[in-house]
Amino acid sequence: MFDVKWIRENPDQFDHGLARRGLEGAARGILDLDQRRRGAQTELQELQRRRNELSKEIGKAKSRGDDAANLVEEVNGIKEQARLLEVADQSFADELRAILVGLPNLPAEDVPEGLDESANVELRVVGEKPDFAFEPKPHFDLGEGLGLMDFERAAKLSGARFVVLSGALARLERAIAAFMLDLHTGEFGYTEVSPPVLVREETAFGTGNLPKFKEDLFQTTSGYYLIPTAEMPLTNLVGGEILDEKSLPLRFTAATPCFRAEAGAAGKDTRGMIRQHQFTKVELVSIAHPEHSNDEHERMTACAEEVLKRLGLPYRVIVLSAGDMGFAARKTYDIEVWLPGQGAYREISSCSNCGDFQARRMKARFRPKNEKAPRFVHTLNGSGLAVGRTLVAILENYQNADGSLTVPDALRPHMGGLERIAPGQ
RNA sequence: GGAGGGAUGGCCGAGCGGUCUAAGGCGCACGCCUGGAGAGCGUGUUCACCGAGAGGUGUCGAGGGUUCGAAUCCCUCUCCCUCCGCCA
Repeated sequence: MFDVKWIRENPDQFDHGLARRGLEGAARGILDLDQRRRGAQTELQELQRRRNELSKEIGKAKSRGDDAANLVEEVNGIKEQARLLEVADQSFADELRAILVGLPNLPAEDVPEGLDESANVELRVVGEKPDFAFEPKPHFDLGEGLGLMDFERAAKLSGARFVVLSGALARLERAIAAFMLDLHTGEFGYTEVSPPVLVREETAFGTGNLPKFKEDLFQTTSGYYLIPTAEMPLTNLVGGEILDEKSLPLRFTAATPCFRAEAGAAGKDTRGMIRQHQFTKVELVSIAHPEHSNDEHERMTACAEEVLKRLGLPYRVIVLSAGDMGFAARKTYDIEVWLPGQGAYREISSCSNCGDFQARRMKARFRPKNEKAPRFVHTLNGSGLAVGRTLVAILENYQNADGSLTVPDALRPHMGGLERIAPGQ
């Protein structure tokens, strides 16, 4: 969400930012509405001032026992005019808001130009790809071979894009989440949170998922939305609050199930666990001081990368082009893990700095020292990491010729010391 | 599901038709005092918008109504809390 005053002062910059995302300029329409709204407002305020003045006089006159009939008459004349202006002001404001809530955040200056993923820029490649003496299998063949990953029964229960894990793989999923949470809380200063996964409409609005992306979300019959990511509850934790500057940055992490309707993804990644309606993810959220959000963004990305380093998974980091970023982001790093079974890098984390875009929507502010007005905080979110895809990556990178799986060292303490997962286990 | 009670500034809390220009407290900021700190004293401090400024308008959960005038009265809605019922 944008500050109209800022658009008024920087209309070209605003339209340029939208253009970088492949959108048409909107400043002209916004400013036209804004001007008309302010005109109505100024006029209305003048009438209200006069009305207040007269009301006071009436009060005084009546307390003196004087007749105030002509004053009352004048006020009544004002009222009808004021009502019309109020309606006009409101309708301009509504129209303006309807436009503003549907516009995405502007890309940061250093974000690469381009309208889609082909313009993303690779920043670094980390880790060694495993060298197999055999043809590496995709994770679904491995999982099904182990007898611990069942898509058919999942379909029986819930349909396509669900999975049932059992035995050592179910435990591996739990171990991965526990390992990540322990790292982020124990070494990186994040506070673990166990948030609701059903949220109100306002919460979904705050992060920018509503009103524009309603079709991506599941909704209950009683009106709750199922969270598509813990970013939603974690970021909204500070919604409507004026924080103490000294409390920043706030860092939250949570492992939650995430629910996505995947409405526009028909036919994409239909096999395996890559794209599911329900998956577990460990999320990182920072509520940062505006002057430090860029540093916080780098730090958060490093926290997510550290997970992959400790798990011994090869990956690369890319910076998304202006047109490939999500709605709320001003800059996004994607971390892509190497999947030998697919022979490709696949997204396993996405770390975004949203600037004050979400903070404005949810009115999350802090009180700066020696300034009278509160300011909006900056919000950042990143996966740290997607647990389901991490399990996929471990299966494919740690597979053995016999179809068994070596448990990465870092996870063994969370697996009761288990070193290998073999078929039938 | 049933029955009640609430929603006021960063926080707590008074107010129940016109001096609300919202008491008081806490917190915070600045100043005085002090060797320094604390205590104490003083001053300031809702937020949003309009305005170059002086200043103005709105804002007491939201929307509507009554009234010359609403935090205060009426209606609708939302949210929170308590008790009962059901229940992991």
